[in-house]
Amino acid sequence: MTNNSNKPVSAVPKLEDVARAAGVSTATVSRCLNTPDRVSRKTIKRVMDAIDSLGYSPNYSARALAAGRTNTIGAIIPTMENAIFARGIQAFQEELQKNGCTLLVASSSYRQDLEEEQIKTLTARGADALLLIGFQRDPHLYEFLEKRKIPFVLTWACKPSHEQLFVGFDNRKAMKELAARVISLGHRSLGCISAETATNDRASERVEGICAAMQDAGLDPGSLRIVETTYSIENGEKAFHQLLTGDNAPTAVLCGNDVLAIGALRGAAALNLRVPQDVAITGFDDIELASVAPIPLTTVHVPHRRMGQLAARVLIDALNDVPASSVELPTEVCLRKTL
Amino acid sequence: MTNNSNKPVSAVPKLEDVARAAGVSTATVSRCLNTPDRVSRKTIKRVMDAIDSLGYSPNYSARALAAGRTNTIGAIIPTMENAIFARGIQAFQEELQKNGCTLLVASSSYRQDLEEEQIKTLTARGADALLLIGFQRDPHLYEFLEKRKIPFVLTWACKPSHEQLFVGFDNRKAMKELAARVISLGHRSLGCISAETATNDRASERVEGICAAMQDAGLDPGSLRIVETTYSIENGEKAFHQLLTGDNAPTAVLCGNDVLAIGALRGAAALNLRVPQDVAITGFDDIELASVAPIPLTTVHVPHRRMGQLAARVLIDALNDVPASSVELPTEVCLRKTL
DNA sequence: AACAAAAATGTAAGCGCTTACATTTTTGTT
DNA sequence: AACAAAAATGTAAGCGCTTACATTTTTGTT
Repeated sequence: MTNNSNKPVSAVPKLEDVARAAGVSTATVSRCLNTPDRVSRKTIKRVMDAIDSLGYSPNYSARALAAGRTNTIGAIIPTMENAIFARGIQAFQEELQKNGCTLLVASSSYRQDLEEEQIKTLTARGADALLLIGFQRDPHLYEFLEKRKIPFVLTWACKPSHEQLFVGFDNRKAMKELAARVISLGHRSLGCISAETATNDRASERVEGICAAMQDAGLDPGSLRIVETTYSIENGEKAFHQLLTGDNAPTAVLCGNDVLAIGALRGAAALNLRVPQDVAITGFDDIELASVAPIPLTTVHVPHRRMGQLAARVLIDALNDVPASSVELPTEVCLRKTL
Repeated sequence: MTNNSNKPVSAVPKLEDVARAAGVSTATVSRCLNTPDRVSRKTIKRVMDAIDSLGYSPNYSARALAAGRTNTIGAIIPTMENAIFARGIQAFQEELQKNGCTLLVASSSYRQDLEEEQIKTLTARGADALLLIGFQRDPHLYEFLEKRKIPFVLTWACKPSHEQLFVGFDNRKAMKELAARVISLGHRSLGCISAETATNDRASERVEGICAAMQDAGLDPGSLRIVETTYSIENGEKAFHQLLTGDNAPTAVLCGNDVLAIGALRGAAALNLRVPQDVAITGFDDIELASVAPIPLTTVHVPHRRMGQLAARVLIDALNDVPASSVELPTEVCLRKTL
């Protein structure tokens, strides 16, 4: 056979080339790479020298196909533009890297249909395991993952009663604690700016937390004025304006996250309202923006980095058949100047 | 052969199962998936029905091995925690997704040795192409990528004279324009807080830009006081303190990015200095933080999203042998309140 | 020194696709 | 209706690894 393809003369070396150069079988080269303790020192040295001099590096597609494992883990998040996800995913990726795994990323833009598509895509691409945000999704997706035996971890939320593996925090409890604080300061008329609750369980749990705190304080949860919007400073400002210029404006506005709260803060300035004297504002997440805002934001601190790191560990354990268990991370109310 | 492995009875269906169910050859199924215009309508329908009813999805490792293409593109960035990279990468990923490609992410923590390792890892994992930040790296890495014929695009910087493909902006020019503005306002004593310039060409080009503006204005570039640190609000604050409490403190401090500038702003507050009356401060990047800072930050706007999107397109073109060309994106000085 | 057990190595099949080439079927032209 | 060209389909090799099983070599014991 002549050089039939347009393959360059100095083609990428493969395992077979290493084997030939080192004078061993391909099996031995493979073992040097994967289970070196089953190869003699002398052979390892010879093989490693051959690898170095040829500049060999294994083809992971072939490896994945043969071994049935890609050492690749997928993460599907709403968007990397939200600092909390960027942070958590950065920590997740660092931890994976330490364990020889690579991260595959996809984003769903907070849309369930896109998330489903991504789950299918990433598993087809051979993701050994998956990081997902929240619990809320079509049950058949859980069946799909279980049938395929693909471990997954749910993050940014927690449901101790469910059997699914999670590394998260209790959105309801965290927000309830903050709301109780707000109420204890005398606020009776509450408003809330939230992300769309229908498809975002973190958002709906936070709203529930507010209602629970009102209930406990003898206030009617039905009196909570809620505006739903999507996460952005601008939308936060608009929603705030809507809330404060309507009938009996609230004296405190609890926001679903810090970005919305920053928008609310801007809205207050536009309406010439003093914060917190005229209106109290709170956030959620404790991103960098929060402490740097014109008026440092009262918010809930969430350990995003730690969550990402632990999620990686849990997944790696699961892949190595080490029994992994869910973890609920603590959150903390951060009192600053807007309450 | 009995059911020798511990493989479940309902194993994941493969292409062969689809072929059998549809009564066609495996080649035809493959063609339905990859080049449907070479298959008759009737057959496509039959095959698609089989795919649906079996819940088949192709194994990408096998596909990649057979086709010699993974449809996976790698990005190696310093860190996702910096909003500018998170933004750019989000746009990059969205554009890839539209074109059927998946994103593989690795981070280098601003370290060249780690970046090199990641380049090796991602290419071994079969990344068809790579997005890299800046131009500065060991030349043998460029040789490596060229030898392997892996297209790559350099971003967040530009060097029209070089042959390498880039989608970026001129850091030097952008910063020079801002510095000229600062000088035109009467500032003669300048300070600068920069990232480490030795291994970060974006940082060193920005410093060069300041020097060039000073030169043009008849100021001695040697008089520029420079503090190098790593990107964080806290380090920005420290560096600012160091600059302002030293001998002949500058009247204007140009920061290498917005995060450092926010730190400087905080440092000014701590020293009871009014901004801009006592000291002017500028940033770079125009991240969300900039306009929301206690005193809205004068900075340089960089089109991060557009950069990410165009980088994806350029890479996809290169992969399809469409001749792709570099693009220099414009930046814009954003005058707000700190100058 | 002889032997059994353990360690190291080799042989070759198989992972699930794609695609060059061969063959069959359909379409269009006269 | 007969034929050539075009379209559709099939056959089977091959992508670059891993790993079960077989064989050879080394180690340790008496």
